[in-house]
Amino acid sequence: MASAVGAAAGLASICDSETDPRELEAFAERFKQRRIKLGVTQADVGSALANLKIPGVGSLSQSTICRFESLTLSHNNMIALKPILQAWLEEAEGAQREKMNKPELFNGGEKKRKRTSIAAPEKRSLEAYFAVQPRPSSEKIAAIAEKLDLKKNVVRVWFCNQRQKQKRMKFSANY
DNA sequence: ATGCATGAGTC
DNA sequence: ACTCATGCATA
Repeated sequence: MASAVGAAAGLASICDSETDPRELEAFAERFKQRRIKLGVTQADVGSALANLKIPGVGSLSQSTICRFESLTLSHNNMIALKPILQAWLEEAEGAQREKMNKPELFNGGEKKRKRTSIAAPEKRSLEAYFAVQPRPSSEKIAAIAEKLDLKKNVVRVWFCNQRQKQKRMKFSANY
């Protein structure tokens, strides 16, 4: 059997639509549309996932659902979450007349995490450093931290998050 | 919607 | 120490 056609003919089996960015984008858009039509919030979807009883699948946060819808997750992450959210969507649409209440239990006085806020000037400096060297050494990070008067760990995490952003399907740029 | 952070897994 | 998936807190 002469394999003259070679790889050119075998695209069907290798390029499955499940990993196609355009398919993911289309799904994310449909998902959001239908979710809204169901009158369900992103947070609701996240907690409702636990009710699906899919092995190894628990709840997710509003943040993650939001990021899925806006494609601000990595390609792999999108692919992993798609079947789960698709399952939820079908389940929810099937039981559209059903009403599920999820009363939350409250705890008094839990320790709140504080969110560091990096000021604009420092942020601009960090971006400048990042443009030159996205992966500074530990020492370089320490130097940058000292110059900008920030905690070394804050700077380290900032670089990690910055690299992670570059790997998202879509970057957050306003046009 | 997004910024800074955590924790598990990896190299 | 990094990547990756994920989330609390907040704009």
